[in-house]
Amino acid sequence: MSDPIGFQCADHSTCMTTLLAQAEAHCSAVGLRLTPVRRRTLEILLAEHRALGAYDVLALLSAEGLGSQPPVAYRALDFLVKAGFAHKIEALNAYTACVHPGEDHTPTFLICRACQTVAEADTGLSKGRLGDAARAAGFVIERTVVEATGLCPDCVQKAA
Amino acid sequence: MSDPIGFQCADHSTCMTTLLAQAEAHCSAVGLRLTPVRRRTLEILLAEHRALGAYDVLALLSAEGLGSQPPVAYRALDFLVKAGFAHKIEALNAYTACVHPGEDHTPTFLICRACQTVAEADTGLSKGRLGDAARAAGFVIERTVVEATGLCPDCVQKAA
DNA sequence: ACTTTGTATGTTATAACATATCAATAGTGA
DNA sequence: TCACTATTGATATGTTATAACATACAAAGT
Repeated sequence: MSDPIGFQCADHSTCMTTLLAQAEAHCSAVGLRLTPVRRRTLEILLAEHRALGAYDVLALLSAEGLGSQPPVAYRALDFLVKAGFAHKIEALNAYTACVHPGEDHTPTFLICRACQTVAEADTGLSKGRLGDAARAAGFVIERTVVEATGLCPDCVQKAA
Repeated sequence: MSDPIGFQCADHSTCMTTLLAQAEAHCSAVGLRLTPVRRRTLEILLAEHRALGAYDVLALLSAEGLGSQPPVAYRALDFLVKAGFAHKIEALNAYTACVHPGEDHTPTFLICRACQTVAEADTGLSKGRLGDAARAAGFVIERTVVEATGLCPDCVQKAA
């Protein structure tokens, strides 16, 4: 990644294809099953650098005959999150594809409130200062949520 | 603050009283109205260093005849959050009293998954590295959510 | 006192997000 | 093939949050 905080990728179609291929490779390597629903769910998330709600995903899946009840979407999303192919954005109760899976990261998200774009950074924040503070207090961190909401570069310009 | 990340306060009853008094003072200073429902909601949150769901709060309010419908709790909680007397914990969809209101902070939370205790730190994290990263990308941060889930010192000991 | 205005509350209904449970099925390894 | 496990399908429900509208009520001006 040349741009650690990318609000755009050079070629999104390539970006998608690559990430999908990586997911497939990882699954067959580790013995996970990227079933049709799961695969399609990942494609749906990859299609946009936005966070989608579970019901948004469900609506798309359902339109393609891939299941119509909430658990279908939640199971697929949970699988992707556990496998490291997607993340949950807690501030939005929504999900987004991971843009650098495999890397052992505790991601940071920059969420644009105007265009809903989500950028994934890896600032090492939780390993650094937060980790230090926690260790000092004797707290053992298992998971971190770091999310910033605001305006992305594009929307800042539009506002001006 | 001697202990920036306090998992306990020396005397919780004093802690509560002080914070309530601060809230009252702030309200009359700024012209906000700490009505019975709002005041009681703050007391409820202050009663424990835990995050409570809106419906937990509602149940307690309701038992005291202070309103029985969801909006009652949500409005009171929204007021407290806006006024800076409480925070929403996004990872839990729950609310907790702010332990150092007035200070201009972008807080960090350490959430124990075993005892549900929430500690509020102010590591300056979002002003530091995260802020730098965002500025570099041209992103304008308006709000940050920094939450770590894991085990607090007490529960680490119990586990061992 | 009386009206105006704005803030807060009450009430009903529903949107949005998430999970429990259990039966049916398909893939996998002995 | 059989047993085992993971996955899917289906139904129902639980949980969190807000929309929409009506009413109460306090502060400020006349």
